[in-house]
Amino acid sequence: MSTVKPTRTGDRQAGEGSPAYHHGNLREELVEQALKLAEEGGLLAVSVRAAARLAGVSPAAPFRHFPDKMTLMTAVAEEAMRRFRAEIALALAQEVDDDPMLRIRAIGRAYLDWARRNPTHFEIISSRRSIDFDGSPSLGRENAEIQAQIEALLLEAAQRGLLRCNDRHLIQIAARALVYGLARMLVDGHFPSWQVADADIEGTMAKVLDLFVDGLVKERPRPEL
Amino acid sequence: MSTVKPTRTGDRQAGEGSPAYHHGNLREELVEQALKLAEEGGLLAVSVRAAARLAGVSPAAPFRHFPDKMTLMTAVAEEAMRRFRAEIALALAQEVDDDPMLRIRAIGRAYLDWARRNPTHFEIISSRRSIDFDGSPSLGRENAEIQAQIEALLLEAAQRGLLRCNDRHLIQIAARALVYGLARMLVDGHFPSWQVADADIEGTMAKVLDLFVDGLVKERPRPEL
DNA sequence: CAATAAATGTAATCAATGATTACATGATTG
DNA sequence: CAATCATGTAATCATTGATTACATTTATTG
Repeated sequence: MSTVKPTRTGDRQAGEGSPAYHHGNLREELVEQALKLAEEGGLLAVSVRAAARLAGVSPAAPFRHFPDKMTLMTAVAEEAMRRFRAEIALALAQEVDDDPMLRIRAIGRAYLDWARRNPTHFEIISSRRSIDFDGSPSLGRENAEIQAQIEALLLEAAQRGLLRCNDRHLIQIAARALVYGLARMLVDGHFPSWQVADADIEGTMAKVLDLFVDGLVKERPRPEL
Repeated sequence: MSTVKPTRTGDRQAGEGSPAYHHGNLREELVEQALKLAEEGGLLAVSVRAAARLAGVSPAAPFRHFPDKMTLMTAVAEEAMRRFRAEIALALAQEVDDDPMLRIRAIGRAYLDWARRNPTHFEIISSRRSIDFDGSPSLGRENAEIQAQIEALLLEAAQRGLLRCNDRHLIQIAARALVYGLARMLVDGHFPSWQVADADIEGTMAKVLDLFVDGLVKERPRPEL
């Protein structure tokens, strides 16, 4: 409509000022704009057409790169998961203590922190009915890598005789259920019912995580707090 | 809710064969049909128009009873929550043991069982961004009643010296986070990533719940298992 | 009991969205 | 250069939430 149609495709340098008939990088930009829409307006604000609008292309253009909306959302989830995973890896790398349970706690904190700061992105990677999780090698791999790290830490904890329960797989599911539940309670808006003010959510989550981890270890009470 | 107040529009007995201009009970039937749509086709299958179709009225008719879709979904959530709460109350009434932690475990099992058997209904009462939770006294009341029951049980457990941690409110949030996380993992389709077959989900959830409750109590290991 | 008001339903219509099809344009390459 | 493929547009469709004007049934009341 309003926009001129400069018939030059190239020159899409960093400036990205001049739209051309061929966008040059539409696929990635659609994912980026969808992430922005999610961040700013929640899941309901994410539509194929809105992403196309932001990218400056026609409503039909996205379907050249994604057969349907679910495939686009899967690509969005892949990028979100990449960031999620990177932040967890960073937190683990920054945890100096080598106590495996403390390292697991550090993962949990990073998990919760990311979810709190990126609620809609967390929602996107979590609702595996709205994305093709099984069809995405990247999603499966990154998810498995997080699980593998916790698994290794639990094995080490068991070898050090820290664990009260022998079924490590069960512990792992319980741990995931706890942090997932906390993150979901946040995303789904449950904390107001629990008299937890917004400012206290971070601290409450941390304390709940500590309570849970304490329940896993054998005897030694945690030194601090 | 069984009793229909027959406003005598048109002989809508059990046969319900003769549609009349005035339905007579449209509000409740819309809620019922929406619940059925959710049960059979998931959240995506629930639309105002589909409910109207099933009720045999025009697409605009529902808007005489609900100002918008969210209000309808809130009414749906109220009915689902009523059933959810009733089942939890029943399970608690049927738990003979008076050990407060076992009674809490019974609530958790009923919670998980209902969510497993009614995943979309659970999703509806859980996603408080898609319903007007704060605007519904019924939703708030029933939710608060469940919390109050657990609170009382935790108080009793504390008085009996069963609890390892003094902060009961924190324990309560942790407990809710755990069962909510498990239920959400189920609803959101996470269990396949955990090598938990569908048939094992019920047992896995029960074991995770036990693991968590065991982590809360002071010393006494559970007798069974 | 009839007139009138209120409640409740319908028809028509609108805007937004996901999706498809036919066509246009630009890029790639033999 | 010309053929071919990738990538964009325009036009269109069905579905959905929502609104408005109108119709019909029920309730109220003089």
